[in-house]
Amino acid sequence: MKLQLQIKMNEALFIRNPEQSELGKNIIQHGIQLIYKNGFEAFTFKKLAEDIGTTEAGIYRYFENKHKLLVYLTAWYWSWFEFQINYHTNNIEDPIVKLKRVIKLLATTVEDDELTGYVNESLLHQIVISEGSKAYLTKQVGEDNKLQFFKPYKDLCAVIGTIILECSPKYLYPKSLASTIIEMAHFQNFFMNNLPSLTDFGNSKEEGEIISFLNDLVFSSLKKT
Amino acid sequence: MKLQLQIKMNEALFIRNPEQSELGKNIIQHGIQLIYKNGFEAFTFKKLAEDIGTTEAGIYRYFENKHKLLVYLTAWYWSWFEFQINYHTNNIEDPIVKLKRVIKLLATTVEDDELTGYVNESLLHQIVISEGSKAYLTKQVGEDNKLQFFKPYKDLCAVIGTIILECSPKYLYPKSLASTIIEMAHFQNFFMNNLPSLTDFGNSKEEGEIISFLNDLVFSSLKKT
DNA sequence: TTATTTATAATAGTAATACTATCTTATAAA
DNA sequence: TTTATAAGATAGTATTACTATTATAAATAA
Repeated sequence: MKLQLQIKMNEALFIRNPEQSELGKNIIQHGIQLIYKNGFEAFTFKKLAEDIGTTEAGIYRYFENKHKLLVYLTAWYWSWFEFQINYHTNNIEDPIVKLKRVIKLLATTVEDDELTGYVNESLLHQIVISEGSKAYLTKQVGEDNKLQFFKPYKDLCAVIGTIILECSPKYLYPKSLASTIIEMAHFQNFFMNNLPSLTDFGNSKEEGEIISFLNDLVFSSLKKT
Repeated sequence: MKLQLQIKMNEALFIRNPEQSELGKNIIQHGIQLIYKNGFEAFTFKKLAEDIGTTEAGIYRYFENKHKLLVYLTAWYWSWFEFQINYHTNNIEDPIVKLKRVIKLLATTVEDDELTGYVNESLLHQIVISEGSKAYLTKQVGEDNKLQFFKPYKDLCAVIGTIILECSPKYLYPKSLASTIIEMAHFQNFFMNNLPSLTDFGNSKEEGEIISFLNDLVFSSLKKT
C-alpha cells in the first residue's frame, strides 16, 4: 500500500478543489514548474493552459486569478513544512536541539517528497524563497488575512515561537524571532545566490553557513536570558 | 539661500533624468503618491499620466516601465537614507551608540525631508516597506544587479556591516547581520500592522518595541564574541 | 438502461495593460 | 532667426486578465 499525504486547504483559496481532478492536479504541478521557470510576474494562466494542453477558461474554473494560486501554493508549502517539522522533531525532548533542527530544515534545500504525487516540493521551496513574500506584500493583505489565507504560515510561526519559549521562557520576542528566522532563512539564501554582497556567504554559497549564522543569531539571544 | 539635497542616480535606471524637468519631478512625486495609495500591482503609467495631467507616452519617455520606476524609487530612498545615517551618526565615536542610532533610524517612521522638494520621504518609506522587496525579487535580479541598480542598498549594508565589525571585530557575519537588521526593521513593521500574530507587538503597535527587539537581537550576538 | 449531473473542451468576446510610433506645437538655446 | 528639444495629442498593437456560451464526453443515479 502506498502512503499518501493529504493537506486540507482553505476552501476560500480556490473555486474548485484542484486536488479532486486531473486538470486540477495539472494546474498545481505545471503551475509550480512555470512559476519556477519564468517567475511570478511573467506567469499567466494563458501560458499555463498551453503548457497543460487545456484552455485559459479551464484554469479560471479552479482559481480566481494568479494571486490566489500563489497564495494557495505558499499556504500548501507551509502546511507541508509544518508537517515536516513535526515529523523530524517528533522524539526530540531538548528544545534547543529541536530549534536547531527547525533552523536546519528551514535553511536546507528541500528534496521532492514522494508522498505528495503532483507537488514538486523542491521547486516549490524555490518559489517560496523568490515569490513567497508577494503573497502578503499586497494591498489586500488585510482581507486575505481575514479569510485565513496565511494561517499555515502563522501556525508555523506559533510553533517555532513555542519552541523558543521552551528554550528560554523569559525571552520577550518569541514570535518576532520566529518570523525573523523563517524570513531570514529564505532571504539570506536568495541574497547569497543573487546579491551575494548582502551576505557573508557569497564565496562559498553554502547553506551550511546560513544555518551557522541563524544558530548564532538565535542562541545568542536566548542564552542571554 | 535654500539648501538642496541632490542625489546622483544611476543613469541606466531612467531614459530621461526625471530630476531635470517639471514633468520628471511630477512623475516622481505623483508616482510615490499613487504607488502608496493603490499598491504597486494596481499602479499603471496610464493612471499616473491622468493623475499628473499628461499622457502615457509622456511617462514612457522617462521610464522604460513601472519596474524601473520602483527600482529608481527604492534606490533613491536608500541613497537618501545613507545620507541620513551619516548625518545623524556624524560625531558619534562609540560604534555601539552608532549602531543603536542606525537601528533606531531604520525602524522609526520617516518624516518628510524639506531638503528634497518633490520627494515625500514619509510615503516613500512606506513604499519601501511594502513594495521594496519586489525591486529585487524578480527573474532579472542578476542583470539588474550587473547594472548596479542595487548599489545604494548594498552600500548601506556595507556601512552597517563596518559599524558591526567596529563593535565586535571577531563577529563572523557582519554583512548578513546588516541585511537582517534592514529587512527585519521593515518586515516586523509590516507584520505588526498587517499580520500582527507574526510579531510580539500586535497589541501595542509601537515601533519602539521593534527597536527593542532589534537591539536585543543584535547586541546579544555581538556581546558574545 | 436511460436520464442526468458534472467536468472539460472549444470558441468568442471585452476591458485594461503595456507598450510603440508619429506628428504637431511650444520653448529655449545657438 | 534657425534649430534643437521637450512635451502634448493621437493612434495603434499585442498581451493580459478576465467572462460567457455552447457542445461534448464521462461518470453517476434513477
